[in-house]
Amino acid sequence: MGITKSEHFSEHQNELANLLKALGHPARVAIVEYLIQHKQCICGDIVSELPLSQATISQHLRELKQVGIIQGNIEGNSICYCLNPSVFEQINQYMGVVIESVNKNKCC
Amino acid sequence: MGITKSEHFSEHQNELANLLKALGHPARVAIVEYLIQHKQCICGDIVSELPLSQATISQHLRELKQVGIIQGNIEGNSICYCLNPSVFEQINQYMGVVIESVNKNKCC
DNA sequence: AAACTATATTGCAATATTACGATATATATA
DNA sequence: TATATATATCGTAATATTGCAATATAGTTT
Repeated sequence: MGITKSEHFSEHQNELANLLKALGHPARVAIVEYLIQHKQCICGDIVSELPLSQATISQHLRELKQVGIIQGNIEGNSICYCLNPSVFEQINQYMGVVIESVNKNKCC
Repeated sequence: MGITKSEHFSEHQNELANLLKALGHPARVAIVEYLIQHKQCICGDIVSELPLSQATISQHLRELKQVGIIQGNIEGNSICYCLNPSVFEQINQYMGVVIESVNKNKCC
């Protein structure tokens, strides 16, 4: 197999899983952190900052874009990337609910 | 290839990515949510709640255990599972930092 | 227009993940 | 002890992911 049985799970479960999966690779975490560190949109030069080929980074950027984690605006002949905070807020909120409900029902 | 170049990234980046990757599958999200809904440790019966075979669920449970998301205690001839809130707190904290830093530096 | 720069896409090889049947293991119960 | 129940592991097939060289595309500059 190798195919995830998405149809058996709720839309919410699939969406959340896709979001977390997109962040579930060190190169993509590194891209997010690079965007944070630079405190602004980055036009170009992500490739030179990471130890991966241009093709590979382009692929990772596409995955991050697909789930809305980053946004890319064309700026001349380069592309300006920035983070979309609402996605992180969504994850944050979900984790908050988990934490709250676990703390309310300790048993192990 | 297919092999992630973990050695090129920081320990922190690899750890976070592993954690998020473990949650990046709808079946594993469903397992977490099932544990939340039941407001207590679940001894057995996870298999009958999910539309996947026993072998597949056992595999997913192992992945969740490996990164510390769940804990399993042997209880008679079944196993008692519960969530580990500290992992979720870790993710929550990370997301908080991202949100804060993005909101501080809007530019797109 | 030609050359240059930045990013995306294609094609492919290597490896990882997902899923499950079959089987193993371990405890509980008759 | 034999049988039942619960979970783990093995083996395997199908599919996905990762990574990169080569190439394509699009804008910029000379």
